[in-house]
Amino acid sequence: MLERQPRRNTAQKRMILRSIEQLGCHPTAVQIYTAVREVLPRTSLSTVYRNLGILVDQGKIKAVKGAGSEIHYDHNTGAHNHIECTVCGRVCDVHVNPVNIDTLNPETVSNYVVLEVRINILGICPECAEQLEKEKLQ
Amino acid sequence: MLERQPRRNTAQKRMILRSIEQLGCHPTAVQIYTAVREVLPRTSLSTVYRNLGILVDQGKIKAVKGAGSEIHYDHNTGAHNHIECTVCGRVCDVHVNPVNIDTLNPETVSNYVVLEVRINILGICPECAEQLEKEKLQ
DNA sequence: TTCATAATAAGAACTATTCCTATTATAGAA
DNA sequence: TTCTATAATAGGAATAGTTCTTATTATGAA
Repeated sequence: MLERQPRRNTAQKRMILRSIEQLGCHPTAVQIYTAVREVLPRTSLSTVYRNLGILVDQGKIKAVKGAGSEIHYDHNTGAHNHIECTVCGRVCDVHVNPVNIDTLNPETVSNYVVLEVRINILGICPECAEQLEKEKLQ
Repeated sequence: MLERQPRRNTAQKRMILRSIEQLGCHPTAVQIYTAVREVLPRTSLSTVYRNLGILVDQGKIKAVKGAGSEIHYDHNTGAHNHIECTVCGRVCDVHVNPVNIDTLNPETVSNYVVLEVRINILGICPECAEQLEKEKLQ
């Protein structure tokens, strides 16, 4: 959490952050790795993972877990919610009314100290819904 | 999803389901494995995983993903929400008002076909909060 | 320009889960 | 009850995603 080490500004770190911003819809480590390697072809997957960890620690990106086993990375660090396509697995931002933590009754939340309320919507994205419709007609 | 094969009623399968019910707070596969082995000491982890998959397919239990990397298993198959302790990792049921899918505006959910809305609360359970308080005083 | 060391590439190690296969034991038939 | 086909098992190998290790490279302060 606390930041003390000097951090060098490397080409890989810059490209990793830029890729997350440009890819949109919360890419996975491998998707970021693939994008970064188009510009810096010798970049290793471990460098991607290490920098993703640093960027999360610095609060510059957020790690998002979906229904699948991969971690997705999000450059929007504000409070917001996610929608995930159960067919293609993509994770995107979605704007439903957030739950205000202060309105939660301590007893209904089992006397926990509430830190965060996450709303995750599962559904089928328009592209996958269209594709499924086509397949059904055949 | 659809069930056609005959299913044998084995001691392992019965103990796995009973362990999930008795352990409470959504145990992981290894926690279930440990509990089952106290009664059936030769049970293997692959048997636990295979039966968990069958029980999920049959709709008898639900798989729940938390902030950690392990999958948790829940014998409450109705619609409800979860609260997770960020210190000890335990996942439990919690009763906050569920979001009614029909009230979601198609545009706000990016024109997805919405299947499910999951609310996950992250916090610190009373036991861990107390422990942290003790450590602070030392 | 030099130099200490942060960051890197490459791949080994790790963790949770799934898959494979010879063996065991369930449940329907005799 | 005994027999038998095969579903389910134990044990361990394989896999996927992530983290760790180490020799090498390159950043940035002096």
